[in-house]
Amino acid sequence: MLKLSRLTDYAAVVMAQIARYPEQAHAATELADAVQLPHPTVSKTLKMLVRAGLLESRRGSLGGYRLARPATSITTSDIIGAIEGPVAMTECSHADGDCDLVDTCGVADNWQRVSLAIRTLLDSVTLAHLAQESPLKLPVQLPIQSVTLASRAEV
Amino acid sequence: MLKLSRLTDYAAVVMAQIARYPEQAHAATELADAVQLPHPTVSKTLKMLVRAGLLESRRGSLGGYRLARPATSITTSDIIGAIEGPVAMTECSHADGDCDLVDTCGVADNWQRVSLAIRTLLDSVTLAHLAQESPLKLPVQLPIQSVTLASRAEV
DNA sequence: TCGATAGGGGACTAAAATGGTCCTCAATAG
DNA sequence: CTATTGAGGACCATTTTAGTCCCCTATCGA
Ligand code: SF4
Ligand code: SF4
Repeated sequence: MLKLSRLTDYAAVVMAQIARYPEQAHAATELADAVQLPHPTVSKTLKMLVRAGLLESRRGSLGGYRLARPATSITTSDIIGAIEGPVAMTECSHADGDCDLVDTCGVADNWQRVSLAIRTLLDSVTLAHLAQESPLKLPVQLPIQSVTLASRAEV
Repeated sequence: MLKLSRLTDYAAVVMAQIARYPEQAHAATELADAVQLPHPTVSKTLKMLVRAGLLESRRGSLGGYRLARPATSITTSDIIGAIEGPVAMTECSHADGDCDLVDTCGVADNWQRVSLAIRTLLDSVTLAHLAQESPLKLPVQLPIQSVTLASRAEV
């Protein structure tokens, strides 16, 4: 299904929640409660987000989590990357990829382009966009670049 | 990593291989040999592709597989859909989705739009594109539509 | 009609990824 | 000093994925 892992989804939900009140620090318990998810699980994703540099944490009483950067400069690929690793559709689309077929499969190059296109798209959607609560009607256009695919004239 | 399952990748490789010689029927054994993958596995993916209506099969001697439609009207989402089911980033992005948080998570709507954008992108890449053998540098731009995050589409 | 060739269906297993829990340690405020 | 809150990591159950195998059916041509 080409789908996000559930944890990644949680991460997005939690990040959005934080983004809506960026000034305050949010305790894991509080967040877990707000999004109706088990505390340990939320806690785990929060830790991952911190490690990826998307959140800052503060221990002790009055501690909690807050955004490391403004919501407008955190992208969905950042979030996905924090939980699942870099966005890459095929084995050969990321740095550590190691596929035996890379020389013979004949599609590696093009998959990589597609992968890049998706990454670009996800880069253009920020946490600020995600956190918009209601289905806004305002047509905020995301500039999704055309991505060059190797192609022959016939297209 | 938001990545395709390995079988999906195989499916693409095999489809591309068939697409390069669309006139002949290709036996599973032949294909397995061509792409250097174990025969039973290739066979399995071929069956899935047939069931999804992307390939036609013919039994008996002189039988084999061939494309059910021209390569230009088979898209990458078709292929992904055949193996993994419809492209959907989040649980709530596809028909049978069932997520308890849908009313409270606050990001469902926007994830669905992102998901739609990706689906659109994958729809615009055809098997004919994928099958191009060499990494052509010719910058033929694929018109990937800008997708508006906010516009309430006909989802 | 027979037999060789090729696909169809589906059961089965091994291995890996995922989701979720828990426990102990470290930092911080007051 | 102590209550609070995060860090880190071990651990387990479950699901998903990948891969294999067996037996059946269809088609062709001798
Ligand atoms: S595209 Fe070719 S090389 Fe890249 S992963 Fe799939 S098979 Fe391996
Ligand atoms: S986005 Fe909200 S509703 Fe959709 S799957 Fe994630 S949590 Fe459930």
